[in-house]
Amino acid sequence: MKAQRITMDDISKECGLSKMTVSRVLTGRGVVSAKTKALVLKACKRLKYEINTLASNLSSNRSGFIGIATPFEGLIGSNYFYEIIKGFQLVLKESAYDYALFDTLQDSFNDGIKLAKLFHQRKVDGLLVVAPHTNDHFLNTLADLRVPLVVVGENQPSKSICMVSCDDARGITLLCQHLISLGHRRIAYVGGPKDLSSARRREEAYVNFCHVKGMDIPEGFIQPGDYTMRSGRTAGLALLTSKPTPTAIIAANDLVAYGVMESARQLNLQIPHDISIAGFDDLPTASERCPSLTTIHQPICEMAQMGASLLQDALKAGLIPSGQTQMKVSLVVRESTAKRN
Amino acid sequence: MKAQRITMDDISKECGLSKMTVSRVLTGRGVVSAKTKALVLKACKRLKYEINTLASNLSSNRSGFIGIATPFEGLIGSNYFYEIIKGFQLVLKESAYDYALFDTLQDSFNDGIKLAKLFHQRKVDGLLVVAPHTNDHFLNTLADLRVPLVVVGENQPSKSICMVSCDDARGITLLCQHLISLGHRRIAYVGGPKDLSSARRREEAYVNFCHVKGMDIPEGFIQPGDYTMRSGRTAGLALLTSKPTPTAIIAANDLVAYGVMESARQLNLQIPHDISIAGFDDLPTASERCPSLTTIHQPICEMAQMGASLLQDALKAGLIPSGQTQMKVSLVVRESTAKRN
DNA sequence: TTGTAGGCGTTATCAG
DNA sequence: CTGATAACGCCTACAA
Repeated sequence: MKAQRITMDDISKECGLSKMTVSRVLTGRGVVSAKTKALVLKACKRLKYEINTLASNLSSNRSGFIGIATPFEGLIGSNYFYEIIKGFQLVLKESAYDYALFDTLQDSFNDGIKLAKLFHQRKVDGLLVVAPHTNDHFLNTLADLRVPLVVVGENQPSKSICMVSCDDARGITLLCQHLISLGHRRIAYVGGPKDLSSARRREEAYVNFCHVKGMDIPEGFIQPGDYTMRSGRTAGLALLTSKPTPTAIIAANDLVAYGVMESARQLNLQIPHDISIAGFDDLPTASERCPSLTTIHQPICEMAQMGASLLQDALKAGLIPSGQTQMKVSLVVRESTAKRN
Repeated sequence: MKAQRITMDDISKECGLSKMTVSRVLTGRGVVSAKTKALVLKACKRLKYEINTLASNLSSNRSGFIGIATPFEGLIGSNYFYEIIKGFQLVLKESAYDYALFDTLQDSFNDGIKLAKLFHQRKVDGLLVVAPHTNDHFLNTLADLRVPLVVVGENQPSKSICMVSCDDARGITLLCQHLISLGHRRIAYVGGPKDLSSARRREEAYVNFCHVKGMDIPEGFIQPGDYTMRSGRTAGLALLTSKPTPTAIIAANDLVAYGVMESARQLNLQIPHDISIAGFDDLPTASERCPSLTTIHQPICEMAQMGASLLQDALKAGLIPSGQTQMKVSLVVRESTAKRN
């Protein structure tokens, strides 16, 4: 009944070698002569041997899993997340790591319950944290636990944590300059979630820019948003139906910008003739819209690759990854912005 | 140096019981007196004991992981996938299972190499396969391996596989009837990827409907698409700039419909005045667009819940899940369709 | 470059 | 209802 699986013992006997030598060949750790190696590999193939990862895990006390932790709500279904995953995969697919997905919004995560489970029970080898909220308490817990960890897509207050993000402030400044150069003076802003550091820095940059240029920010020109299309639509309606009316709107990200565009449509306003609209992210869809969206290009996939590489290197070296990386952003001018008329 | 972790042995000694009894309490398998149980649990809490899943895995020969296998390209970044994950999570979050993500488009997956790894090496307990391509050879391999497996979102040719999908044909028929009742006779169709069973069934339903109604399908009225917005835009441009011009367009899914809407905008056509457009899926964004999209509601999240439940029940019973479930769909009339003018 | 001994922490089996 | 003993299959450390 029990289809007795082939084990390392079988291979070692087949080859007249010790289990240890077989193990060395398979893990790549340690030195083995080319001849022995070939012998072992041939035997594995002949006997259709497959290493039992579970046993290996217990012995080495490592799971071979990288955890990807992310707030599911809103993020998982977005192109942004797709780019991130693509980047991770580019780096990890050649490695022996698989990845497991964890929702940071689950109560148990921030409670530390899930986390403890991950590290003490599952022995997750490392963690890639995507776009954590700044009130995500668990990050500091992890830093304390000295767990290999890289944060991608947000800047973290705790400076001991390794992090890859982009220059949010620079991006918004570029957008402001672009709109100013087109003659706009009444530029409104739709923000992002207050518990994301990126959203806060983007909004600050907008406020700073206006301040430096001596531009007043009329009441109501800063609308709240939450990085979703729906919030953009609500904010857009508010902005475009009250006085003073902006001639340009900067959205904290592309999804919000899409929502603002929908609101303009709803009001029968022409983009960019009646209102200029700009976003932030440069999602693949930004160029597919009509009109296409002026936005800030953020190298999302590259950020993810960088994050995964940093983690992988640290794991290889047995270290905790560290250091803050900020990627460059660039302005992409498309059809949704034009001279103020 | 080595922070000696607490093990089951420590707990058993602390309580003056055997490891086995402790194990029984923790796993819930086997019978233990209430008094003993309380004693053990208290000791675990006091010593901050956490079970070592790796050791447990080796002993029981199960990983406690459910694999989620899906073609990454395009799907992961979509609202559709978000709904699916939401459904899975609703079911699995109370269970002890974690989930690992696997890309079925990786060569190694269909090769069977990755699969073998999953089952012989990682001992993944079960697999939830999201929207597999019909040429995904690996499904039959799995059926042969007698691995617990549920396919969600597509119908599979191999009838021995457990599957949860929706009534695609019925959905398209409902859309056709709706448009006919609005006076449309020149109804065009933009399809989906040929290697998805859903796409094929939807297109067949359209063709069938036209046939039954005695409506000719003019050359070029069936445009290819691939479930992306970009393909919808291309197809829309083609349809709306040639003769005969359709008065209504059915898209194989919502994303394609969005693309068709963009193409109409590009041509300065009013929706629904100049052209009626309908989709399929009823993504959350379908109601947030302007105009909002007439579409077929598919209970995506519920399908995922059903799939996860079927898998979980089968795992609990030690069986291979089986049976085909087809969920009902419904027509959601919104602003993007109107009487032919 | 290869081998030996021992242990990783849990669960299964079977007896009491 | 509880306990003793033996796996589970590999890896670490050290020895040869």
